[in-house]
Amino acid sequence: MLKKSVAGRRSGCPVSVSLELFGDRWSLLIIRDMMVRGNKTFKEFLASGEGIATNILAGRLRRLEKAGIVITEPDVSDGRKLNYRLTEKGIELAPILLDMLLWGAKHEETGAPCAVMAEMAKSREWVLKETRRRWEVRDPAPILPKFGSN
Amino acid sequence: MLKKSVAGRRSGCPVSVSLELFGDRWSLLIIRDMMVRGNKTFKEFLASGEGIATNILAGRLRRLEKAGIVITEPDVSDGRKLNYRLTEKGIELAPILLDMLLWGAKHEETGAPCAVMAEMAKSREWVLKETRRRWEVRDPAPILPKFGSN
DNA sequence: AAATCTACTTGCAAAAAACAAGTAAATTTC
DNA sequence: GAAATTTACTTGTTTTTTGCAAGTAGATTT
Repeated sequence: MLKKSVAGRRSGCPVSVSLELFGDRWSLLIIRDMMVRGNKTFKEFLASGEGIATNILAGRLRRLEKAGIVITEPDVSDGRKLNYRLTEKGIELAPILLDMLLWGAKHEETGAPCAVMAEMAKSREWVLKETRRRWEVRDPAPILPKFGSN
Repeated sequence: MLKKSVAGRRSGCPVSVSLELFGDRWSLLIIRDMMVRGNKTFKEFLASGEGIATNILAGRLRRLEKAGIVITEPDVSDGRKLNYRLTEKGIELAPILLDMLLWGAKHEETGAPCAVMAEMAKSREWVLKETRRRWEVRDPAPILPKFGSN
């Protein structure tokens, strides 16, 4: 598991605690998929293109659930499906993801179109507000398309 | 290693590319230590309290250096010391770290005093500007104290 | 009732991290 | 100026985590 810690009691600086929770290759990608691509089901996460293994995905979803970042609810129209949804705590990770997106687009070779990125950087507050609005009304339309080759 | 990739050619969305680089338990902590605690040397990183192993620290520093996030320069007054310093690309990770700090302080049990955090959240732009200023003039004074039990 | 689909779990090999010890180069101390 | 110390590592070894393939349980469609 994660780290020896006396039942529920956490300590350390806020950054360290955050990184213990989602400081890995996958957690934030899953959260991004829910936040800006409208992904909801296990299968959609798998097909998201980054190539996460099923056991890792299951593990991460469990961890995020336990941390109160996502919740699960059975799909009303198809009982086989389990829908994952961000909590309030989860949607508040949006600024981190947005900053990461902007940093990556600026400093690394990615498939992201410059014009779109420049626009997002300029209207940071609007993007965050719109992201939250879509989450509130359960708007499944992705706010961002897939970039690059994946 | 990181991931199979044809020499230098990177692909994928900006978030994914960013996470490939610093999506782990340690990289961002090292960067934070440089950014807000004024750490410069190998020894200082080790003593930073999170308990990173020497081989991991060495590996991460090498990776960050290769990515152009930090540079090394020998200490002028003590030739044994090697000073690590953030590059422009590195200091621009400040928004991510700040958002992570604020999120962690708000949602997880940490030792961070509420008053200080509320102040930082309100004056986000000022904090970022001040962080950059200190980097520019090489002000070694930490902008933040250590929180919690570490 | 059979076939299919979704969301997993299990087992195993490979990679990475944690831990302990050792080393080289520069520097301070005697 | 030789010995001891400090800094920044490297090199094993053990433990943990990840990646991959296969299999399974429950709901649904045919």
